[in-house]
Amino acid sequence: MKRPTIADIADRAGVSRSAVSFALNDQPGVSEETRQRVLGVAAELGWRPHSAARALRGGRAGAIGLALQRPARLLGAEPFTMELISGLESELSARSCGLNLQVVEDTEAEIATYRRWWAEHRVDGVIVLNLRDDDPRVAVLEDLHLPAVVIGGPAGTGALPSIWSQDAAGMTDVVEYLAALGHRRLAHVAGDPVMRHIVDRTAALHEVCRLRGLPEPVTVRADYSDEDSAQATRRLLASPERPTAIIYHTDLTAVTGLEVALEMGLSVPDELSLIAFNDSRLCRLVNPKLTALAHDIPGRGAQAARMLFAAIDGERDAGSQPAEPYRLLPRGSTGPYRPSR
Amino acid sequence: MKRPTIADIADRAGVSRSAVSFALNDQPGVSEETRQRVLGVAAELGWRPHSAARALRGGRAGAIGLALQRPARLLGAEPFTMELISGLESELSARSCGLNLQVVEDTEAEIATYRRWWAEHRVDGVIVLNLRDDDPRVAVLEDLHLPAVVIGGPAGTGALPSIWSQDAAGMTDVVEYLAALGHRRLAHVAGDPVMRHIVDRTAALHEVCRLRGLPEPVTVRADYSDEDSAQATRRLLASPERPTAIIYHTDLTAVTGLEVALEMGLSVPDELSLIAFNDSRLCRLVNPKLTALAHDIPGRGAQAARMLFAAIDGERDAGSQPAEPYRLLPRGSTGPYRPSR
DNA sequence: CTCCGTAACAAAATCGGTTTAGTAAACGAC
DNA sequence: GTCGTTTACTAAACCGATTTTGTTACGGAG
Repeated sequence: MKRPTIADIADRAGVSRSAVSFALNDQPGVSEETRQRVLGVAAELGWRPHSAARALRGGRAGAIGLALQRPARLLGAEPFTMELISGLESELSARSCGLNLQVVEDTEAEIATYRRWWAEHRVDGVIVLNLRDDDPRVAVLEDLHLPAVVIGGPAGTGALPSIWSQDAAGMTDVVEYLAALGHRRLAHVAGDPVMRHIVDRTAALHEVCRLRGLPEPVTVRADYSDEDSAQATRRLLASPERPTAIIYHTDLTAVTGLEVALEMGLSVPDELSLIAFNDSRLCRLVNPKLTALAHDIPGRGAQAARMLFAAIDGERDAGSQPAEPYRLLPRGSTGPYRPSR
Repeated sequence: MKRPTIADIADRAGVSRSAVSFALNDQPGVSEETRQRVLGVAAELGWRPHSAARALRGGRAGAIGLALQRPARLLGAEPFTMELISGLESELSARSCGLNLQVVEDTEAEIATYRRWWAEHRVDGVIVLNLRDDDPRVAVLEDLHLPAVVIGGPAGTGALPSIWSQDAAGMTDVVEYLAALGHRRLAHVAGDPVMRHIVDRTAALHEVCRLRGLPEPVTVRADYSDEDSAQATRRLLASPERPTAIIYHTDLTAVTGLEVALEMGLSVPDELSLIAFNDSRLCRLVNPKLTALAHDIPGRGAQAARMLFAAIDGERDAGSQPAEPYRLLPRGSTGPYRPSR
């Protein structure tokens, strides 16, 4: 099967290739009658533009890039990525723009991927995830003038437009909620403190506790692994000043924490309240169900895609936009502190 | 910042553009000395081939396509896709080949995507998931001569190479295992029976039960949703001839089923054994932990990528290959039937 | 009737590579 | 010394679209 080209259409319609191009792209220079004839022939042949040829001349690759910096083992567990992708797609398909995916090992490899994409004209722009403190990716993208939208911020994104999840506000809501339930000793199982959103949440936690006159909260670190988050919870629960509520940075981490707490014979929520950033189906599968901070992740993906298109179309200074705020969904894992003895 | 082209290299090295092309592609026609000089200049300028220009002449798009037919709501929950992608990527990056992702609504849209990718030269080949009975995608891909590898089969893939998970063998293992524990009344919560692997499993279940002299097993259908799988389990447990073991087509479905069983006051595994196709972290997060059939999904992705490259390189009749067989991982959710009263 | 503007199209250049055809010099064989 | 062959390179065609530049023919103004 041979793909039809513009020359084939030109032959059939008895006009020149340029006339065909004008007709197909709604440019002036052809009569209405000829235009209709050309469109008819094109439809009949099932013609579609050769993306490479168009990209070569016009400069647009017709695709955006998403580099995922995740070890293979963990990629599956996190619903976040897939939800984001499905959100991106909803906007991309409307502009018949492709999505280029690349899984990378680390930041260095991610930067190399951006350089390669840029040099090879493979993408018109990229979506950047998990903003870090002093993120080297920002400078590289600015340097390349590769349009980009950062999910994370708002600080530290340089001139790149960004969507920032209101992490400080979310954490504030959580603390207010727990304080209203009577909790005073709070703990926080956080992710990598090089991540911007983790820093923001931690700062907000301490700030609100100070304002409310609560004791200094404890923050411990745990990565995404089972062992690590279990260990973090065990340490917290074994401490002399055991917290009455723990805030987890991830639904996965929180579920693991819940298992640990139940294993240790604590009753949830009477003796310990648990709350998770990032809601997912997982939170509803466990018993008791986990109170969580929910996010419209597909919505954020769509928003990011729209902003990226604006940047690609050359709009200067799209600036930062806040994402929809977190919604606190109280479920069975939180309640007033009511020790049995 | 301007991307360097072959002409820039030619100028600097004082040779023609064709000489540069020969040097860069290890073609004969240039002296070793010139080749080294050209390579040096290219490295110095940081030259990378313009993917569109190369694709236009050479025909290769330098990317493969993956169309995901999943409603947005469920994409996140399933670890399968992401694990597969990370497996694909491990092979793709070695050949510096891109991955084009597209989320589609239904089979019709998926076929339209294949046609578009083909017509626009966007991908060199595709990976097809979730083979169905009498799958219309197979004929379209064969018709387009678009290289493809089907994950699923081995029957019904036409001339397309495929990787088939040994579903019948997996189900046989499960039944043997349950029979050895003394179970006789088995039930099966299955997915859409239009899916090939669901049909294969169901057939194997009935076949093995017949051979072993077990009563006819019950198969009920449930999609991926919470409600549906909960409902399926409830129906099974409420039936007069209540099964003593249930086999679920998905880890998610099984976890939901476990919650329902516990809610209904059944003790697991004494009064009911549960077992899940597709292992994931989820299976280890619940209590009791779920016995599951595990798969090396990233490995299968890598295998699929290798087969697809072979097909793209024009190897005829790569044929079907079995994937690594399922591994049965016994955990706390299965045991001998020991009713308390 | 001539001149100018414009509509409607064709011809050709262009993007950045790859590939074929062509060419000059060097070399070896007889 | 001549002929054929190889080596090392250049020139030019080509891929399929877009875009600029030319070229007619026609219509209206003067």
